[in-house]
Amino acid sequence: MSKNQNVSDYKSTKQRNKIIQVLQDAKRPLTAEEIYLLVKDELPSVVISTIYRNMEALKNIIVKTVYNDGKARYALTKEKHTHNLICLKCTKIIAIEKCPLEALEKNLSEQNSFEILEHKLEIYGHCKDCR
Amino acid sequence: MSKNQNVSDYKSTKQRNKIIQVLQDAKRPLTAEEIYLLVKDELPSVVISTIYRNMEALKNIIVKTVYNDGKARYALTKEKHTHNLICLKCTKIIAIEKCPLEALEKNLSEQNSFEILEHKLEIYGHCKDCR
DNA sequence: GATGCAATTGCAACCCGTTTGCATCTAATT
DNA sequence: AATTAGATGCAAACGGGTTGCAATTGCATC
Repeated sequence: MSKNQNVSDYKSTKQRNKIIQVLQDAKRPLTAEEIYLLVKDELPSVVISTIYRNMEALKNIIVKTVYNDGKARYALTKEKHTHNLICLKCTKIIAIEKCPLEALEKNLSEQNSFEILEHKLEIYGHCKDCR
Repeated sequence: MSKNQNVSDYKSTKQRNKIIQVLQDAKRPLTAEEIYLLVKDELPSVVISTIYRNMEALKNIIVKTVYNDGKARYALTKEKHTHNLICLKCTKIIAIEKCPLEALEKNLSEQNSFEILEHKLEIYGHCKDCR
């Protein structure tokens, strides 16, 4: 049994460790397939359902966001969460470090009697190179 | 041929007209299936692919947003766009009329040399009744 | 009103991201 | 080393959305 009830008794497997490493190295949220391909470089026998099952198993430390293309992106939860500028031409993704909503959440929450737990913001447009 | 190249030569069909009416009456963005069921009340022979094809045909006047449940929601483009507070317990959706990003877009755009065309913001949490 | 024709629809099959059942394997404890 | 619950690989299934095709319909022209 684990000493820490939050960590639970999940096992440490090569697949899981590599998945976490891939997400740590990622500069932007990744799709399941992107994670799969990166993990496969090192563990060729991995299958994509292992990725999906780990996204579920690790959900406490992962944020999932479904983009308008219908594919989910996964990223490790960080102290400072980020949002993305997504280029509609080249699909480049640029992270914005400062969350523009931070300052507004309190008001929004009070005005609507709504307890805000999380939010999803993506901004679409054209990047410098594609304008 | 049409007199107006923007309006294009789309035909006015009962299905299309009813779809638009359903969206006009809607108080929140609807899924394809919700639209389908509402249209079906009046036009029982309609099929769901007709809904999807019309979402594509009408894309100039419709905003599509994929939520984290993997389903797209559709709403008519209005002068003032809205965002939603989405309750994670009862799935109630509360519209916020004032877009909290309006004021911030200009800065964001300049700081990142990014031409902002649209954005997607959804806020998740617990509504008054579910807290 | 009849004709021509492209847009639209209904239907069924398909696509693709994601999930699941099951047998096997493996990490972690004894 | 034996035990066993959790994890993995594999293949099949699921579900939202898309597409090919033949039949229908809106609409411009006669």
